[in-house]
Amino acid sequence: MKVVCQHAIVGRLFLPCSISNIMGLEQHIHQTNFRNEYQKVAINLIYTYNWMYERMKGIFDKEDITPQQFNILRILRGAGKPLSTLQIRQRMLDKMSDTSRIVDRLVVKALVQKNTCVNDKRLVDVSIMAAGKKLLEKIDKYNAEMDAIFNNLSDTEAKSLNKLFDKIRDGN
Amino acid sequence: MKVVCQHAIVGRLFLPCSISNIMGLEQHIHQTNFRNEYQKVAINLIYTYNWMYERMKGIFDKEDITPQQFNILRILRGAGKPLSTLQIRQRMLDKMSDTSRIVDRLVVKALVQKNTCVNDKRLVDVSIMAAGKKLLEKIDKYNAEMDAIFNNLSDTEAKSLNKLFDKIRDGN
DNA sequence: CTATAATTTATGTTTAAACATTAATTTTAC
DNA sequence: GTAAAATTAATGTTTAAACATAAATTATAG
Repeated sequence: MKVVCQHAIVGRLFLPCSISNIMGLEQHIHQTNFRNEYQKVAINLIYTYNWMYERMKGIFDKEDITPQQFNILRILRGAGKPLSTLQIRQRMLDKMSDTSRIVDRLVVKALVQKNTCVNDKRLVDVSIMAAGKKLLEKIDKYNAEMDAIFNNLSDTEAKSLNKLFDKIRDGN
Repeated sequence: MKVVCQHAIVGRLFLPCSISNIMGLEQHIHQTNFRNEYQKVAINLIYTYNWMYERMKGIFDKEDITPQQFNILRILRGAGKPLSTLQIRQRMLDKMSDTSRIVDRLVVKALVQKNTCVNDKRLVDVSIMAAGKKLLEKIDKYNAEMDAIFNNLSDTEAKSLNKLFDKIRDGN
């Protein structure tokens, strides 16, 4: 579940993000009936996303890290070598994310290092430091807790859900 | 689909909203295999949420309004009477959203009005103005476009999806 | 080789989330 | 009735999204 970490809460997205400034589904149900089943999917998607995000964030808060900062750390560990700001951003898949500034916050926390690339002085090699690796290992221990967020679903139900998710975005 | 509007993008929610600083599912699939089906649900939830959010935001951008600002306008129209900042926030269901400041931005745009409540001077009556109602009517016309985001699903599939969403959060 | 284009990072701005704190007002407990 | 508690809105701070622009460097075209 570490993946959830790669959020943007939410800002945006709705954001989220807030990731979470969304009306509760119950409240919606209470309030009005839905225009159709698709509108309900939209609301349920927002609401469930925020519901999950809150739980994920609770886990990250324990280690004093934001989901975005975690995501960058995870990408750097996964790469196994220094990455440029652009490479990090591409792996985050957010077109215009504030990678520079998030990396700078990780530098302040001494979790990553920045060095100008010798072959191309435009680039900055960002590498994870020992403290960053240690933090990630600590967070790895919450994997079971993160998976448990979806414990209400059976494995079969989770599979069905994943198929439906894929179908929504199919061909887009 | 107007409901989607009530997001937080994002913020960031994840977010944001983003809400959209999340790795793409394809990229994840390409990169590693999942720990289990639950981890895949988490990633799919984030990814699909951001996918939808981008499309919704495209619609709101046409009318130069943010999802959060739209959400407050919608709540005020739905109430049919002035609401206090707290009442608005409760209907947004986000515990600590920045309702004051979002309302102030709507005041600057002359879409809503603020008046100190006569019965309780602590309260502020926020009411939607004519320009705000006109804007909402304009946005109502995008409902079909918003529903079309989920056109890849049949009605039956949308119903299954909604049941699974509800089950995830069941008893929590 | 030099001028132009492209690339990359850094920085600026607005909006907002998520926290905390303060100030004004009202409620309550004595 | 007054002091303490509670409520509400406003404001402050950090983080980040989503845009834009600038500055440094490299690549390309002539």
